[in-house]
This record gives sequence, structure tokens and C-alpha cells, in this order.
Amino acid sequence: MHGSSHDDVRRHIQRTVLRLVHHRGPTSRAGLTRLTGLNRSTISALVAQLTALGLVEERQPDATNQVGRPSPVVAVNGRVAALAVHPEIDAVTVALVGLDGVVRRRIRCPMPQTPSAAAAVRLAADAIADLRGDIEGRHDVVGVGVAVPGLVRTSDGLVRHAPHLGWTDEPLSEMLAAAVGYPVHAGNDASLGLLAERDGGSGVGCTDLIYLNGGASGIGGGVIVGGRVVGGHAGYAGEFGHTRVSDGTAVDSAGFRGTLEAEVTRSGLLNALGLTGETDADTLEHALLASDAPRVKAEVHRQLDHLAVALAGAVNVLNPQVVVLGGFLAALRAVDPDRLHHAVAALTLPTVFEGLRIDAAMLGSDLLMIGAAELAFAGVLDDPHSFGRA
Amino acid sequence: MHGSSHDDVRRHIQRTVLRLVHHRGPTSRAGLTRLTGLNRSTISALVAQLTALGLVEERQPDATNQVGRPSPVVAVNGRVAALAVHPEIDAVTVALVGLDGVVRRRIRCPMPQTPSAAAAVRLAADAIADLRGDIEGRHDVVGVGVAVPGLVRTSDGLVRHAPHLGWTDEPLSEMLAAAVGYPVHAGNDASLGLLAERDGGSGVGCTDLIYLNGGASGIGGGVIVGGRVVGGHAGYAGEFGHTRVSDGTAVDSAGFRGTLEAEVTRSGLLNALGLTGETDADTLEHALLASDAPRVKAEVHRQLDHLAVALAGAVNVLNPQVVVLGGFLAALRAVDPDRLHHAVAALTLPTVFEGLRIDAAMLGSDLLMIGAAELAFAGVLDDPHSFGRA
DNA sequence: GGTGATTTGTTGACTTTGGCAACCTAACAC
DNA sequence: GTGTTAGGTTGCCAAAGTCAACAAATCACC
Repeated sequence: MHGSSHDDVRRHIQRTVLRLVHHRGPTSRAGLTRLTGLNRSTISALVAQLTALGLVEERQPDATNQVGRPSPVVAVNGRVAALAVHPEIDAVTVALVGLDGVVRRRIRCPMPQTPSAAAAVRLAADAIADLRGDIEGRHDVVGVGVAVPGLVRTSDGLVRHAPHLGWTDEPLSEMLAAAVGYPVHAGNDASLGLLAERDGGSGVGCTDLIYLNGGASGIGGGVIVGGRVVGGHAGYAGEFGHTRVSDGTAVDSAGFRGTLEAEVTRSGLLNALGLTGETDADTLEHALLASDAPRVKAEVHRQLDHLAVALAGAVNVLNPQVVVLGGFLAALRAVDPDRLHHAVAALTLPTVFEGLRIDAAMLGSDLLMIGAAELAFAGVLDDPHSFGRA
Repeated sequence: MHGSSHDDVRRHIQRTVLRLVHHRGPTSRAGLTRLTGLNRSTISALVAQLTALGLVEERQPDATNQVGRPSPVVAVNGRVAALAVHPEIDAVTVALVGLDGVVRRRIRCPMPQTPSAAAAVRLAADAIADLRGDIEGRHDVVGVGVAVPGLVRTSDGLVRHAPHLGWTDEPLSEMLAAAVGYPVHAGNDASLGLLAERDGGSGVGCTDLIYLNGGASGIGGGVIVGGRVVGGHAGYAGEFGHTRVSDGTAVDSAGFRGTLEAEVTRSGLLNALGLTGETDADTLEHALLASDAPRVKAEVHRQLDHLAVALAGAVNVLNPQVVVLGGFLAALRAVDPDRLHHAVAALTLPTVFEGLRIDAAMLGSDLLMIGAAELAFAGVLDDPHSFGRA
């Protein structure tokens, strides 16, 4: 019963190799040998097994102008795919993502009003049904990953509280799984953005990073420590928005006074600029950079200084390599990176600040879908042998 | 060269078994079989190896009044020991600690004034020389662990900045290693306290916990996430003291305004009580509990509320199971646990607060020495085979 | 274009290691 | 004493990775 130790080892090594080609992209067999430190023959056998499972494919090597026998390139099999779902205030987005990290198709279903959980599930299920044509015969879908803008109990995908959507204790994963017939995994959108950022964005190669994302209705985020995403005891970690940054009276979405989310807001910037709420992140950034009105500058400085307080607190406690800012926080930073840099420096211990980077996220919308899909891939990556037997 | 995979496996399993008996204390072979899921024969071989290395011993089982053949009890070998060193403002403490976690001897060398790094090394070396009598023939010392009240670069034991001691960039490990001839490892005292607390204190069994320690001159702490101590990028994580908690003007040891360390102080409590600085933690707690003077109450409430802000921020971000408070923070909490509880609850998301415990540390002074010794044991626990060949 | 150097895949023998099962031992219970 | 139960011991087996020898594929140089 109890998986024999040998099995454990084999699985672990298979996992390592599969993760490697998944994250690094196509890699030669010789490269895998070097990266893992395993023997050539072992890699050979391993790749053969993974190929048999249909998880990877071998290609003829590219001409490298190098002496010696060319090594076949191992790449993940593009057939293997996952569905990503992202419910938002005004739309539900569904995408088909390959294990190779490529978004194959993407459907955005706009909604006139904020969808209920049931409506979001219906919409997502319909969109997935539309995708069946693309899937049939072409892809093996391993599951669905949902990026939820709110607190999610990761163990069973229960949405505890999604303030923007107005959802409370919605068994989202269960409902969606019943509707589409695939296993469903849900996670906090910021955490998933963080993961995508670490794997393919500003945080590549970092083991300790903090990610803050500024959205229309609040600030979320996530933390990676020692290379692992911090889930916390129940999976709710990363709520930077409710960190107290001043004694002010402004109130955030949870009713707390003087918090980051209360003081640093998208709407505050838009008001100062005289813009409406329908401005996207890029437009906001351009408008901020273009404006030299004193009131805009004052608001930007005020927000940057508050942001610095929250960042400094987290940096002192976690000593990360990088802080990655997404959404309107990236726009805010872009206006005056130096001010933010110095403000954080003034509130952190010099030794801790040493070597800290504060970067903007590269996170495109696709990257978030990739992060969600990653959730669905996790099972296969964790135990390659589980694939294909279902 | 490259350790064969077989070796890795064997080492990993050996490590697991040794860690088990180290942390859980004496355990029957049958118990190990159950805990590891390995085969009886495997455990048998493993224990034999570890016994041969001199790391563990087998004892006759205690009478258990249980049917069946009694299983020999496996315990770590008490011969294996480490030295722990703890430099403080007014003394340097040195202890001899067994791998079984027992403090064999303990020497406190008082100092009329705060020692320089060189003086601390000299004192420690002298104390260790005094211990030779206890060591010779009776113990195999694997190394020295130093608990430093300040920022330590863990990789090489360089003390970057220890404000209370007035040290900056002192190569403490190097100096001490040269003086005593044992390998020396240094770590932040709060981190070590945290470890000891997790292994044998209030945080037993927790995978996510936050630890804050209030000392005479400041507040330090540490974080465990997913069962691992958060070191951060450079090993400086855990500086909770410099989290901003108010817009006040009080300044902390690093010159930051309105931080936890500036607002929540031992001296503030002592002043309110009309006591001097030489009060120890227990006396302080009793005095606080005994007093019902309004000014004491007011000061306690003020400090508790500030503490709650810092805790809430960390709790929102890290979603731990337990917050452990040590030093005078434990005394502060003891006066009015409910106020602290409710103040934190009022500043954290309900879902995140759910199931959170806020406890006092059990950390005795001995436990800190054990934490420091643990640092020295880490190498042996990590690769049992490395022991005895030196 | 042939020859050698270099790198890498392939194959089968070898080694290590843990699992397994049969057997033996030591306690309790009646 | 005999039965029952739990656990150590031993020899055999299977799995998995290493190793070494060989084959293949490329480049470089004559």
C-alpha cells in the first residue's frame, strides 16, 4: 500500500525532469543530464517513459554549430492542456492553455452586470462547451484552473469571500466541476499572478519575492519565500491591502481605517487626473506620466509614500530580493521610481534594503490565465504517472 | 563525484530517521517503522548504521504492558553535543548541549559593560576552555552555535549589525572558530528562539507561525512558513520591530518614526510602573498584573493596540496558525489577552483571523541555548554520514 | 572527401537498496 | 504450558541508477 520508497524516488525524479522542461521550455537531453546531474542513460529512460505517457515529445535538434553528436530536444507535448477561468466584475474569461504555456484560445464573455457565482459558472461552462471543437482530438485536458479575485480555500475551492463580486462561501470548484466534468482547482488571482510572474516575468529566478497587485477595487498580493508560494495556514496569505499605513480616516473595502487599500487607490489617481473609472492600466500610466498638474503630483507622492510604508514593513519582515508591483501600482511606480525607492530605503534597515529591487510586473492578461492553468497542471507535474490513466 | 542517486536516497532516509529521534525524543523501532512508512528491515539496517556512527543508541524497551515482542527504544547518543554561545549586553552565556536537547552545563560570564566582539569571543573561549573537563572523553562536540542579538549573515556568520552590542560587521564566527577550534555557526537570536519554540514550545506542530520577542532594547522576531524558517534573501528576515504602527513621533533604535519598536517598549511599561531597568521578565509581568493604576492601564492599552496593528499586518499577509509572543510582549499580553485578541480581530479579515491563536512563548533561557546548539547540529542532522569522519 | 576529435545516445552488466515473506523471539492472557 | 500478538531477523527479489564500452552524428582540418 504505502508507496514503496523506490516508487517515491522514481516519481520524484520524473517530476523533476518534467518540471524542468515545463519551466525552461524545450531542452536538449544533454542539457537535462547536466541540469539534473543524473546519468545519460537515466535521462534516456526517463524521457522515454514521459514520451510514452504522452507528456513530452522529442524533436530533431536545431543546428547548433557544435562539435559532437546532436542531442534531441525534449519539449512538453502540446496536446496536454488545461482550461483557465477568470471571473471579473464585468466579464468571465476562459482560455485553453497548453502545457507548453501557450494560450491556444481565449474567450471573453462580457456581462452587463457583476455575475453571481451560478451565472459565472454557467458562462464558463458555455464557453468551455464552445471550445470542445478545439479540444476534441487535438488536446487532452487535465483540468480547469480558476483565478478568483478573493479569498479561496485552496483545499476544496470554496470561495470564502470575494468582495468585488459579492460572493460569500460559494462552492465554486464543485459547481464548475459538476458543470464541465473536469477536475477544477481554484486559487486567488493575485497568487496565481505571482506564480506566473515568478516563472515568466519580473521575478524569474528569485527565491524570495513579494508581489502586490493594484486592481480597480483593491490591492491583493502574494509572497514567495524560499522558492515556495506562501499559502499560509488556510491558503489566505497575501492580503497586503489591509496593512495599516497611516492614522488617516479613509476606509477600505473591509472597513479598516488608514490601510494601504484605503489610502492608495486607483480612483484617487483617476480623480486627480479628472478621468473616469473605465481607464485601463496603460492609459492610466500614460496619463500619469503626461500630467504635471500639482494636484496629480501631490496625490502620486502621497500614494507612493503610503505604499512605501507597507512595502517597507513587508521587506523588513521577509527580506526579499524583489518587490513586484502590478496593476495601477506599476503605473504609480512608473511616475517616480526614485521616490518610491528612497521612501522604502528610508524605512528599512540598510542591510535588509541592500540588493532589493522594486520592479513593475510584466504580467499581461495572458500570464494570469497561464497562472490559473498552472493550477490544473500541478497534479500532473506532481505525479507524471497519474496522467493518462484517468 | 556527483553523489549517486542511491546515495542521495540513503542519506535522505537516514536524515529523516535521525531527525525523527532528535525531535521526538526516544522512539521505539516499531514507532519509527510506522512514522516513516519504511519496512521493518530497512529501519533495522538504518538504526544499525546510525548506531555504528555513534549518533544513536538502542535501549531496552520500557515495560509497556502491551502484548507482543517489545521494540527497542532508539535514542540519540548523549555523547554527541554542541556548544551554545549567547552574547548579551551584560554577560556572555555558554552552554554545553547534548543532541538529546539536554543542557549539560551552563556558564554565565557577567560583564561590567557591554562587551566588544573581541571581548565576547575571548570570554566565550575561556568558558569553553573551562568546559573541556566536562567534554574530554565524555562528549563529541560537533560545533558551536551562536545566538546573536542582531542581523547576522548566516552564510558566514558575519554580524552585520547588532545595535544593542554596538557591533558592526564583526566576523564573529571566524574569530570564535579560530579561538576554539570548532566550526562555528551564528544566527539571529530571535530566529533561534523561534525554532526552539516550534520544536519544544508554544508552536509545536505548527507549520505557519510568527514569533515576536520583546527585549530590553527592541523587538525582534521570526517567521515559519510551510514548516520552514524564513531566512529571506540574505538571512535578515524577521525584523518586525520596524513596522510602522502609527504616525507618532517616537523614534526606534534605527531612527524610524512611529514603528512598533518605538511605540511598544519595555521602558515605557517600567516607567508607568515606576520601576528601574533591572527588572526581569517575570517580575515585570507580576508587577503589571498587580497594578491597577490608571496610568499603567493606559500605557498597557496603548501598547497593546499598537502591537495589534503590527500583528494584524503580518497576519493578513502570512495567515499563520499561531502568533507567539516572547519577552516583555508576553507580559504585555498577559495583562489583557482579550484586548489584544479583539484588537487584532478588528484589523484582520475574518477568514484570516479564523483559527488564529495568540500565545505567550514558553521560551526559557535554556530553550534559546538549545536553539543555538541546533545550529551546530544542523550539519550532522543534514548528513549523518559526515559525523565521525572529521 | 577522408580522418580524427568530440559529444552524445544506446545497451547490457553491475551494484545498491529497499521491500517482502517466512521464520524466529518475546511479551501477555488464560 | 499454550495461544495470541507484535516485532526483530534473514535471505531472496525486483527496481533503478551507474558505469563502461560501443555506436552515431557532427565539426575541423588536411
